Amino acid sequence: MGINIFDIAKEAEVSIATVSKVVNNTGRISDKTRKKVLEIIEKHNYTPNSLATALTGKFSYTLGLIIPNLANPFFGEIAKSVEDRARELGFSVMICSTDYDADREASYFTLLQKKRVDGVIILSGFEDQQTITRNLVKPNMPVALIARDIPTISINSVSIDDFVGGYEAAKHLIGLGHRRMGLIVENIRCAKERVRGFNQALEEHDLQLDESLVLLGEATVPNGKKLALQLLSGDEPPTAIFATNDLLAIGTIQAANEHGLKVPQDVSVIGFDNTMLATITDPPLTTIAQPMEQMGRQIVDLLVQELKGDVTHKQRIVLLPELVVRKSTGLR
Amino acid sequence: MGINIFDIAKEAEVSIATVSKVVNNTGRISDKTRKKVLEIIEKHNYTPNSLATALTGKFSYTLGLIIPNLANPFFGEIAKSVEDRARELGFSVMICSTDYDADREASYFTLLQKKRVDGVIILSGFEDQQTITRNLVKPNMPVALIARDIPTISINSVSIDDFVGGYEAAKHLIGLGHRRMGLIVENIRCAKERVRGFNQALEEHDLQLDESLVLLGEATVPNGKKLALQLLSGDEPPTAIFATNDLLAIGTIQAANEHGLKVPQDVSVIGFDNTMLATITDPPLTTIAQPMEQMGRQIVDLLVQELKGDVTHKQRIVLLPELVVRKSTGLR
DNA sequence: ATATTCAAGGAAAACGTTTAACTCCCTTCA
DNA sequence: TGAAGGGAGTTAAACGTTTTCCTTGAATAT
Repeated sequence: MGINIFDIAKEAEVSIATVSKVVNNTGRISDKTRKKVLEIIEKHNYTPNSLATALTGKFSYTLGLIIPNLANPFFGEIAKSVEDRARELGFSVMICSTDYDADREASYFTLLQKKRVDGVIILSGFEDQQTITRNLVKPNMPVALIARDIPTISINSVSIDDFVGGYEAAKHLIGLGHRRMGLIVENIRCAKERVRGFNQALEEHDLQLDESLVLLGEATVPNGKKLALQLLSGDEPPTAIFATNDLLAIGTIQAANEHGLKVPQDVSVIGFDNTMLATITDPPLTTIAQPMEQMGRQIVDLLVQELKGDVTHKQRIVLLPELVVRKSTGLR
Repeated sequence: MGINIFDIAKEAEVSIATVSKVVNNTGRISDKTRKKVLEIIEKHNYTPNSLATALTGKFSYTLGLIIPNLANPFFGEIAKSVEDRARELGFSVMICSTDYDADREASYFTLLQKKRVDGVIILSGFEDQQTITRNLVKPNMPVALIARDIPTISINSVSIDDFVGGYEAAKHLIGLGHRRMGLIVENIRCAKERVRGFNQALEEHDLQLDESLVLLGEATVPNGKKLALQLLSGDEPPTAIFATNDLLAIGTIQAANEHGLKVPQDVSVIGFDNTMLATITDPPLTTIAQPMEQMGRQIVDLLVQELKGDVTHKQRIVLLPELVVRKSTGLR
């Protein structure tokens, strides 16, 4: 179909080896020949077929990114930073959105293997991260984890200290005088870590979580609203609610409004992630910030290091989340 | 590195052609041989190298998507739907986020050609859509446009009728009794179409736009806020503001709040896009909805049809936007 | 004048598939 | 008994590169 190296070689009256050398700036080619070849390349708008290049060479210069849902701003920001950094390093990214479907997550992994990507970054949507654990038994390709972690296996990862995140959230609320808190928790391991951290802070202040105020569910705004409504209509409602991500927190604010409660006067709400959403709610959301951009960049660096063989030891990078105080939390 | 078809063939004591036929379910192979081959494939976890497959075959089964910024929910939703539909049709997607950088947009186009994607979907971030117009002079690959349109060239596209969108927005505001309106306009062609439509409705009601109330700028929340503040602090501020996308509209709501004005009592705000953001602002945003999911799916269908040679005539599909009334607009 | 070195470029193998054409060999049928 | 037919599998070319030797001819050194 398209023009290929033979066509160029023929028209320039040189061998394909010469063309290849001109294109890649390798070998020794006289200025005259180089110029002639370049002219013809220009004329036909020739670009080497990377499929063929990848087939001969060691790398395809393509990375895979498996992520639950691109339409979710948290994942979108991660995807963007991964793509940006990959590009800086000369890699393209094949992005795969699983829609929280475990089969799809697994089949994407296989697909990416077929496509001979040089490595895969996974942000699993599942508690047990099935894809990874299943596939890491016989990993024929570098894999790295972002924003999630599996403590038991040796794998490059960049994530945050979820425990500290939860701890900070609780500390903030306790500092504001809250004693009775509700939790809305996404059903994944890292969210549970956040709850553990939250509990730790509570214990240090001789407080105890009322287990009936801990609700689990899927991370969407409507679901956050539903669960928060449940929390707020109880006999003894909490004065503050910690939601393990911004979407749930936003649902919580909506629930409060609907229930006739003012945020933060009647009930404080604190989220997790610090996506752009946190800045546009009313009131703007106090939340625990994850460094999404940094995570994306660092995991790409780690993965590329690994696949280039630069580094022997795998790394587990743990970034620290930070409290961002806005207007959704206030004094008891 | 990995295991290949030769290894399988050798261990199964058959030729590589046989292995290939087993894998692809082509040709005639006895059940016995098939079973043996499959066993060995299973044992070694063999998957054919798609680079090689793509090299021999007609397709790479990969599409490219060039888009301004994945972190923006509008683009995220589009990217998701494109990816979803592509997957259903057996294609992977290479997503390229240009960050509104014209050079990057162009270089991504070249990159995708090199990678031998079967086709490219472009959502250009630029007024003149440089990449496309420049590259469509000699297009060696199917290209399709989403959410943007170039009236002068023959190319598959799915977009909305921006004129009607603007018209609907104006009609809504006029119906609520507004007579003096401000506009915050993104600097791209489609946004200007929206303004044209807006004007049309105005004219039909013998109203005229005060040109001093039409402000242009980049589509971000902070910028929307800045421009809206400008609008609202004028001598004779508008009673309603039409922003050509949700981000700008959200900035406008923030500006109103900051300026001590209530939305919608003191000033009405209407946006464009209907991203998830519109549901989480306070008040929830009245906006003109674009069918992002449908656009994504349809453009993939069109592109795949084109590259498979199913259809001869290119299509320009124009979807109609719809007014979604929420709480940010009210009676004058 | 001959040997040595070096710059410039070419030949061919390798990467991992698919596929058209072909070869066997076993049935079937007249 | 021999021809025809068809099932099962093989051979080899093709896809478009990169890269490792080679070859050639000219310049330089002795």
